[in-house]
Amino acid sequence: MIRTLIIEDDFRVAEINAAYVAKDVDFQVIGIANTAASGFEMVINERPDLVLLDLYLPDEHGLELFARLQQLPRGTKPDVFVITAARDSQSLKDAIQLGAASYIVKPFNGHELIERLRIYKIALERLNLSGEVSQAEVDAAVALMRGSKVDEVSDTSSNNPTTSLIVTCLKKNSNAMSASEVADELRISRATAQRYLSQMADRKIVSLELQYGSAGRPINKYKLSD
Amino acid sequence: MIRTLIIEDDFRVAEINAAYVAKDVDFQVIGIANTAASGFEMVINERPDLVLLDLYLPDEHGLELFARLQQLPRGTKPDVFVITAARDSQSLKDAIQLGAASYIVKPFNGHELIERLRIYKIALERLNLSGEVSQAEVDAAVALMRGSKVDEVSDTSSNNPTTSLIVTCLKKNSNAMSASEVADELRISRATAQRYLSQMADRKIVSLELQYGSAGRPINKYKLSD
DNA sequence: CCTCATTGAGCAAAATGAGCATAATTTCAT
DNA sequence: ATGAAATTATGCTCATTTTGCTCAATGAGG
Repeated sequence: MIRTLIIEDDFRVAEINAAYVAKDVDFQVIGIANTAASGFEMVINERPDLVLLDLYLPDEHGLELFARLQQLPRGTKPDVFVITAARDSQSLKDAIQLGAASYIVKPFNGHELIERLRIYKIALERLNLSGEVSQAEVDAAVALMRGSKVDEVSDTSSNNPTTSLIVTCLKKNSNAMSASEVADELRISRATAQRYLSQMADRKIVSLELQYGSAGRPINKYKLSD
Repeated sequence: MIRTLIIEDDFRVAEINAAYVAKDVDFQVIGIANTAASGFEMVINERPDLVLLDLYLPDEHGLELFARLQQLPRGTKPDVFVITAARDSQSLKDAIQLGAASYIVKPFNGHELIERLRIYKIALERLNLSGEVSQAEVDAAVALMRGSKVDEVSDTSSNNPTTSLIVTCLKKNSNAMSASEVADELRISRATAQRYLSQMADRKIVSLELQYGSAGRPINKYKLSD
């Protein structure tokens, strides 16, 4: 059970994030703090494994709080997801250098948070390997820990039947196919085909190329990745 | 110039690493320390941008030194590559949590070090973007900063796929290209190529030079900025 | 009956190409 | 030397077409 503290001054946002976190049964929201001071105190008292940290806090900048958290000893120090509207490169640099496990830019899709939590969980599992690991395993674990999407993670989640249907459809056609074409072939709606193909492209199951040539948006064409 | 300090107790290994670092003209080795104490002191005095840190040091464990480095203020604190024979997952976890920019397992191929330095350099350049960045750009920068291979992430430097295509096209051609030439090469319209190239010139992604020599408006020629 | 996952409808937004007005140069006539 | 004409590129608008997304409907399962 990954005990998670949310540090966010906007209570409604905090509750929404808490609801998303709770969707994964391996995570437990142990509290919400709306200031840096109360957040720090809860870290000391409750010993969360993970903190979702907003950068704009009323009493102290989130990165300063993060720096203080990083000074805690190993067993007390949580991992930190930075969740913020700040998109300037200095904030990003500082968060990376401080060791943020993830940097999520507001506004974001709740399912994206769920996905990053899932990847983080898998990274922890990978890091709990017994015995010595190769450089390749190290790199894979590091990439996971930092929220990168890698092929190994995405492969384990394609048991959804519609995804399987689409994969089969793409296998049958050597040419790249558009969402409309996949929809026609499978007798599903264009919206559904588009939704799944976009997700599959994000997870590197398929590759995306654009077909230009007429007015209007270019056509997304999808092909199974090698 | 990225000023680099090597903290390594085995002098021969330190010299070999220094030689590899020096192969990249953008890196300068400013010193070699063989203990944690002298390493810490050189960080304070010389203000390196980057430290290559061995974990087995005679006077203090490398991760403890790393934790002390992470307590330094932003301007003084270097980025840290961990280079070590330690392959146990606890060391890896701790290094990741402390914010290691890279974790390299001994023994390693010198060219691998060069490659990681190159990726790190590109990540720094990416992080020096002006203006606000999208989540995709954030993720790409974070992934680079953490040592992921460039080909996985570098092509997603902009969240607009047409911009990426144009960048790739300009990379392939050492000569400056006009909008018509880019359009022909990519099978997109001249208007679209012109639109994007103008925007990219405004954002300093490309530089603009005019080609004179015939009646009519001069031809805008675009080249990737350095 | 309630919750959740999945789906399709349909709309707003995004992105493109056609094509025209304008800009900017070279050429030519005076 | 100067102004007009010819030439050719750019900038921009608008119609078109696709994507991304929200919301309601539906069915499965508890």
